[in-house]
Amino acid sequence: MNCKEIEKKWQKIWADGKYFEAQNNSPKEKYYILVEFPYPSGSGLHVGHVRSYTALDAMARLKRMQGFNVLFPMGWDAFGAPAEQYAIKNKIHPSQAVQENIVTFKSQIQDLGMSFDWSREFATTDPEYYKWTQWQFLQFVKHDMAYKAEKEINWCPQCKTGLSNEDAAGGVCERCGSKTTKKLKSQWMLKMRSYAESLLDGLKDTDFMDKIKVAQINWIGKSEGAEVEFPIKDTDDVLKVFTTRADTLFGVTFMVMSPEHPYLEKYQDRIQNLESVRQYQEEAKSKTDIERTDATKEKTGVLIKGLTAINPVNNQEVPIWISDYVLASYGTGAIMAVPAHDERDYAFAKKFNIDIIPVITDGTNNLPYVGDGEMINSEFLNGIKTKNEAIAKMLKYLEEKHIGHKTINYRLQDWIFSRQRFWGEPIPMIYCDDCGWVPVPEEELPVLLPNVENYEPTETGESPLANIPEWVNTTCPKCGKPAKRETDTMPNWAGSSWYWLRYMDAHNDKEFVSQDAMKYWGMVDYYNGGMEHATRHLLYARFWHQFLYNQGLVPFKEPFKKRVAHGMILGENGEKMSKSKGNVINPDDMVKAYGADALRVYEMFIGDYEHDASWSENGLKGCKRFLDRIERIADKLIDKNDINSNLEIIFNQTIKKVTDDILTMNYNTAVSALMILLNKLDEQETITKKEYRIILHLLNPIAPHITEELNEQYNLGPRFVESQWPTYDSNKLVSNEKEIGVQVNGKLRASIKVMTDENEESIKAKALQEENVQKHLENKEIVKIIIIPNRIVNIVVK
RNA sequence: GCCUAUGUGGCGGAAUUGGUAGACGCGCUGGACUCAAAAUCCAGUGUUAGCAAUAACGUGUCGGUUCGAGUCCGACCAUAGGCACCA
Repeated sequence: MNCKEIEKKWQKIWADGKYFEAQNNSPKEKYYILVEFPYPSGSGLHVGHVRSYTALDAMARLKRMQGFNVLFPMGWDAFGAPAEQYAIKNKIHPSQAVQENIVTFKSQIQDLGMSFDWSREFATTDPEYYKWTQWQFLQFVKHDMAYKAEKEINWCPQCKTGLSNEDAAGGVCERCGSKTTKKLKSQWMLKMRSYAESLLDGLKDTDFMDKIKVAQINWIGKSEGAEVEFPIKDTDDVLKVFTTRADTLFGVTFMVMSPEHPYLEKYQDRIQNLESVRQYQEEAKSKTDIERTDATKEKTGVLIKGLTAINPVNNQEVPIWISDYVLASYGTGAIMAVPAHDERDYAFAKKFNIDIIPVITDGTNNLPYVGDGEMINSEFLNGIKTKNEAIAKMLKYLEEKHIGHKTINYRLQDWIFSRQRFWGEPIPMIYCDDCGWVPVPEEELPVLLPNVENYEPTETGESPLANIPEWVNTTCPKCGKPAKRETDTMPNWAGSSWYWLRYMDAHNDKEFVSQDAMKYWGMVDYYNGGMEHATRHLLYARFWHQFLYNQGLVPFKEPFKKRVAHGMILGENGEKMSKSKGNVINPDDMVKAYGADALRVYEMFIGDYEHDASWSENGLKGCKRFLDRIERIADKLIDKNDINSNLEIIFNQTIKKVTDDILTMNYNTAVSALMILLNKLDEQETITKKEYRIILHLLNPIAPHITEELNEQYNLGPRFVESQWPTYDSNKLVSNEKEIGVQVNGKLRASIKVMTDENEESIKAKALQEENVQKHLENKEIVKIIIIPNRIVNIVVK
């Protein structure tokens, strides 16, 4: 069989017949299957894409045959740095490079026979799409969810751009890998932190994989504790601190402010050693996040002379230090230090010879950092035996005296939404000297990216757009005076924060999606993507969606019902595929050599879908062999249209197994079940048309071309794309005769054939008759005989 | 350090949720076809002993529960991923 020819043939039939175009407002039940849309990079499709696309494609094809109206769309996440880099180098507009890459990607995907609904295709870089991304940004502005802040941001000196905490995780630029530094810059921010609780809470409405939920929960980093106010001596101010251990307040022997704490400015006149404090601040600033947050490094700090705090529970004076182990971005940017019961405070106290007062004892001389013990040196807490009780009592005291209160902190930060890049959605805001920041009127959207020749970032770190006066200079929509456009663009995450909604109504030019379409399609039923997006993309998308929900713009709170993540495909040597390691497999080559169907079957058979798997060309050859045997077995075809009675059970079992396995993403065992069925058919002298059609039908979601072709060639029935998925008879899943094991004292000694409904006496007799069983019963006394119907017999002897 | 996974032949991986461990595929060995090779087909393939029947051992390690443990419980080891000076 000429794979290439028949693949092209069927791909054309499917496209011409519009078989995969989902209908809005269909009376059928809907099912929405989504795979993350790719960034169309210059290096083309990866075999990893083939794995996840095939998996969800098989599910989509099966669901359609079960009568669902399936939405299975595809598009392009096409803003991003690589296209911009390419543009800088080659002096062409990034949209041109993107366009070329999309053409390549699309044809590669189509060569694999994916059943995407191409009628809904779009790219995030299409003005018709980013118009609505901008419009939604304006909704954030309108509802006071966006603000501009002069903030110290993560700065990549290489890319000359600000980065979100997410993009600069670990103090390293995600894009280029260089060390990031800090820079003050006025940035658009989205108030994501205010959604922290809602994002946690919303997880209840989803069915994400556990590890994804856990990753999100960790990222949000909820921590319950108390805010306590320490008055600063001889001022009206208080130093606020956050603590989860209010029970240890009597053990406070010093306070620590982060180097960025505002009091260091406010009270600079009172600080007697201002010079050394300033010097310490400078040092902290020049350190990268990695250097600053290295928990193993020795503690550093400077005592602030002239500022003293007062412990509100016992009115004792407490010295204040400045140290970079306290982070400005978490809690209040200052802490109360209890060296007796906190390892970090302990290390600091030891280094600078500060008092250590134990307030919890476990009866030994050790200092318990966590866990319970009896309270000591703590006045009204003394004698309390558990931490929870002591915290509760202290909280009550703090609230009564108005010196503190219960509070919750989140690690999650607001979303830095500005990027100093060209190739992103322009932020639709205009700055007027008189009116301040004014949104671009909605009817003027989209704010288009201009056509220019130079995409170099500016030396000052402004976006390349700042170099284009005719674009920057405009008039204020409010007062009409000359004004300037915002030159920053949106982050790459913006376009992917609502794209699944657009698929529901991709060509709407009146609104971002019609309410009717959203009501019909509802939540995404199955959303597949990489584990690397378990926190960032998935949190941004859920935040964005929840915001739209709160404005009444979408009819449901959570966007995705189920989220699954595929494992990576590693090189043949078990390492991640990369050009430098020379272990990259190009899917095109594999399609050419073995056909699209063989590649699809192989990638489903390669192992557990969620786990990484190493590529093996021999494994692929094995799957090709399997398909060849499927084709060759037609030699045994006879013109009968029933199922041989001795095959009824295995056919029913296989229908059930393949159906269940594809819908629960156990593709490897679905393929193996089909291989078992084929082996069984191969043992037969002849096979009937019906039998042949069923095995082809079951294989069709995974290997769609060859199965359609053979079905047509042997005239077995209508096209699978027009057929109902086979069903099984649940009364015919087990045969009435079964072979079960016979154990003596738990060790297998024989096996016997029994009927499913055979009575225990008869089974017992059969078991005892076995020669090898008898041998092991010699000179032993039978204590009891355990019979588990259709499973096992175990004879217990002494 | 904390959290979450995972650990089964030479390899990728199965195992009806406590019931015949190693399905299926790869690889390997032997055979058939062929002048030969490829392709294909047949047989074998956890380890050790044995011609064999069979026996002992065997799911990271050590212990436990049970008639019976890959599966449950406890402790530990290893690998991968996430978080991490988060107060």
